[in-house]
Amino acid sequence: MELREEILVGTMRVFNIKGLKFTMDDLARELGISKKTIYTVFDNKEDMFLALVDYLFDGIKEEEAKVITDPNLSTVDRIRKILGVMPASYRDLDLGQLYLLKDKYPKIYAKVEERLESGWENTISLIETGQKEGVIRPIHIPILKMMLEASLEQFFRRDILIKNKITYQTALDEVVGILVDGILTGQTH
Amino acid sequence: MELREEILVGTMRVFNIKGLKFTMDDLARELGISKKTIYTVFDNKEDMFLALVDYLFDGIKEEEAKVITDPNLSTVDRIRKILGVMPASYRDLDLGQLYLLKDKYPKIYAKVEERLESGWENTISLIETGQKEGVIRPIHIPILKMMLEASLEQFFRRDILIKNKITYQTALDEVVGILVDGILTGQTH
DNA sequence: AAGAAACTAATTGCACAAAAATAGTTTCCA
DNA sequence: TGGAAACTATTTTTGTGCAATTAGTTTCTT
Repeated sequence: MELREEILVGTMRVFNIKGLKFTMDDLARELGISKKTIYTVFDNKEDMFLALVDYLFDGIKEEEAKVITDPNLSTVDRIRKILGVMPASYRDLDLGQLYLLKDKYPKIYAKVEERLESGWENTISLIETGQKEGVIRPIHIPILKMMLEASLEQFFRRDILIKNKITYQTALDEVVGILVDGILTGQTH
Repeated sequence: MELREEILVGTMRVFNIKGLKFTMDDLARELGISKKTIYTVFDNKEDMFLALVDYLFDGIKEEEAKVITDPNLSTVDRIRKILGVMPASYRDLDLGQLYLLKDKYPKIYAKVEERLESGWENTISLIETGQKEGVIRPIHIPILKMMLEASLEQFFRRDILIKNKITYQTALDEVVGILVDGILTGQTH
């Protein structure tokens, strides 16, 4: 793995441990390299953060592309899978936490918002396809979107999963399952 | 309406206008009575708040009882209706806002938490009945609970409804619709 | 009995300064 | 070339005194 990517992955780790208040010294220590080396790759902390956001979302887009182009899947299967792609990446980095950067790093916040928003384009067009095919009910897509996003947030904010001894993957599958079955028309059963 | 109830209802109004930082002077002005009169009914602000929480949740319990005892409803119909009862009361008072009282009024916060938690007893036992009847899938109930609660929070936190020109009732119906259909077994279709 | 208004003790918000932490640079060394 | 550590300018945090606000009480009035 190239240095640039190692730094980004290390940033995720240190972000998940220390929260958004990690220092560049923390990161250097975590990576076992000196700050000097970090600054040979990135001009400053903000640029590094921005690169991290792109890195994360590019990974998501890649996974989505796989789902969309897989010829063996029906539209409903595609929706079921694609609804799990972005949430799965939450395991690497709690994107919701990035919202807390609003004040200190408005640029990063804006980028996260923009990419979270545009990240739904593929999903939305899949759902619209499903609606045209008649397999998906005519629901308000923003509400569905909100339900998924809100549920994910809760996984991290509260300790529901721990309390109920449910793994993240199980919970995610169940949420997606409920949502997908909830938007199907009867005819597929 | 008796004085006690008038004060509680007035507190809701003033709470919704001024937020949780309303003063007792605000409340007295809103009610058109003097603080003295308020203090003849309640010993202090905290007690009044606690009484308000009980008042609200007792109202919810009452509505729930109607749904549960209605002999004309199937279990699924009951679930569909009961899932709308608590959310409907959010229109009177944003219970989510009460969470912000955590620091200043920990007692009230604890009471809200406790009643929000125990407020699910009826719903949970209905869902369990549905599962025994075989009309509801064997899902993790805490996850369903979390999905509904998280969605409601979002209605207030973000301006999704306004942006998409959806009324609260429409959105609520849609959320409940998706959740209920999402937990049904196939056999009811 | 209840409202209006004044009153007080306590709490809160705020300005501002001192102290601590940190981003980014530089020096030295292997 | 890159790590360790020292360094500095800036930012963030913390503490404090002062002014404003407010919960709860009291007094006076109708």
